[in-house]
Amino acid sequence: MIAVLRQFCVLGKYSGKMPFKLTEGAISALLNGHEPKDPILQCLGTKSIAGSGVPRMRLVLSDGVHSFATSMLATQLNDFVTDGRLQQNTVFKLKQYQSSVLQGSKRIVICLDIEILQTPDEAGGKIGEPVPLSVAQNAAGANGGLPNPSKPGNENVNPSGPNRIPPAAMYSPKPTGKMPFGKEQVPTTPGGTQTRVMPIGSLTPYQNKWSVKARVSQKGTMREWKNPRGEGKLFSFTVLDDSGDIRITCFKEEADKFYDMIEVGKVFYISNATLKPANAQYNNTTHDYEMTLRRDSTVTLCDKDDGKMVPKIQYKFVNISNLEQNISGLVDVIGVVKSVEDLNSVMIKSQNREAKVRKFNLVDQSGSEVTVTLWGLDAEKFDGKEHPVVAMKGAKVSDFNTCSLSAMGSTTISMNPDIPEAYQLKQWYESGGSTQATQSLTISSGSGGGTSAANWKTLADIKNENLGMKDKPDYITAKVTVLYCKKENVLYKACPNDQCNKKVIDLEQGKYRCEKCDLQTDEFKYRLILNMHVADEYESTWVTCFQEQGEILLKMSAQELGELQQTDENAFDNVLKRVDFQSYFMKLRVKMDRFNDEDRTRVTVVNVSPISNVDYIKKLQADIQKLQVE
DNA sequence: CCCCCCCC
Repeated sequence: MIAVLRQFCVLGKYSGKMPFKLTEGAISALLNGHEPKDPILQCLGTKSIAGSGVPRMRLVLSDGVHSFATSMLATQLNDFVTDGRLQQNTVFKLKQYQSSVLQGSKRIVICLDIEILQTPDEAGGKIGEPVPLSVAQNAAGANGGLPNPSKPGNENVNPSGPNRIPPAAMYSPKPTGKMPFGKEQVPTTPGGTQTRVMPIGSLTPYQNKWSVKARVSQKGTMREWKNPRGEGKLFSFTVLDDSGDIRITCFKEEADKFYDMIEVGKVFYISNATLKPANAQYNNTTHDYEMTLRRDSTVTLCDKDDGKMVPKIQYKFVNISNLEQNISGLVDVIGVVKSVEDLNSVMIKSQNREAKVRKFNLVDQSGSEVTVTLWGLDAEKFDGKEHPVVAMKGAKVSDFNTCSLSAMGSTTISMNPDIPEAYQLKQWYESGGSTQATQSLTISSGSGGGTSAANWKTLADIKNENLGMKDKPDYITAKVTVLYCKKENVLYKACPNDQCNKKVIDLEQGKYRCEKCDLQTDEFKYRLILNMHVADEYESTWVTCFQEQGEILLKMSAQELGELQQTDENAFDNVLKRVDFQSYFMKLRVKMDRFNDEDRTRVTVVNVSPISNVDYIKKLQADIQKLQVE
């Protein structure tokens, strides 16, 4: 371990000066279906290929002996070209790639992960006199991967000659690279159709006859949609093989047809589907495309699946410290569970149903911490007490409380996964990580902050911008002054059960009944509902404020206030008067609802905090800056 | 053709 570290340091220290030796023979090996590890190559040129969607970058690669012109950069690496890090004569390490054969002869190498080692200047220009190769060589390796001089019709190929394309006769229709699930080769799909089984990673919309053999790694629920363009139902799932994963969606009839059949863990042959560019915002598979099943698509269970070849889920982990750069996107994260909350229930107002919810805090070696929210079954079955390593594929980054994570239906959660990152984290955690101070990205409103991601609005904006008219509520932050806090019906008697806040029925003689819990009791707890008239410089409105925020405003617990109401009406009144004409930052939930057949906009206080001059000045400065730009 | 993921 120490030796490895030392070596690493030496490389790091001298990396700018040491000449990097290109991995001679790597190109030939690639063309012959081998997959050399971490070859060091030189880029001889880049070319942007315009397409319908994101541009694709084509690269010419060299190992100093051979060059190779059909290589592409995975689109997520396009920045390397656009910002100039990767250009003609740049030397780099090809850390991850996908090599596959198209139309039976042409090999294409997709560069998935690269590390820049030298700029063109540091490399001193083009290294060696590489000869172009485009197809596999006979007896490659026997002569160091050079074109075989004994092959008839090949006598004139000069290894150091000008740019010559080897004649097509040199192509050897030998092994064509990695098939899905290792060496097990399945040349045709069941039913006798002559369809090639292709590696998932090599699929593009430009091939018309293909089939994949893939294991289902994730399945979403059936979902209905309705929008101005139409309505219907759909479900999505993810499949993978050794070469990568891809998201598949079925709509309407296809959704019904395939829904029961698709099960996580099972292996299927899939063919005749449409490929279209994947939208990275909603899709974080490794694939550039995603699949839609059609009427003529076939999905056939592979009954010869022995269960041995289980391709690993492919992750693109983001350090917790970098999550804020991915707000509202999907990410893969891995970390150790530092703490976990109990299972909770929340009411989803828009759907009028209850959902199970659980939060936990995840830490990693970046020294950062983030709060993760799990829903439904994920929340119920989650066991985080023993500080497991948790890997999540496709978690949603939210700006709630500045930055937090939420598991979605399509998020795959793996406990203590069998991957190197997990062992490394476990070791780090056990050898000091557990006691290391961590910086949480999730700044809960209770602990002072929480306004940095605030959606600042004025009360006039509620009407002007039609806030609260959508399916989901709008959350805004406003600086408001309380004009009046209503004294009537401020308190109610609620079920004493921890999880229940329902109003109890007074049965007289000190007996109470909770309909929800089916409980008769002689106890109750006080709960607060404050109705307040608030105003800013533009507008005034009535807002409702429940228990926790009410206690903050009144600086008194609901229980104390309830007792005060019984013993000293005057003092009770004075407590409520405390808030009149006071100013606060309020986070407000704005949502239209229907009450007695009348639409009205309900405004609820979800968070209240004292005016922070620092935050307010920041907000004003941002406003001024906006004015200057416009 | 979806792209919602809830609570605060």
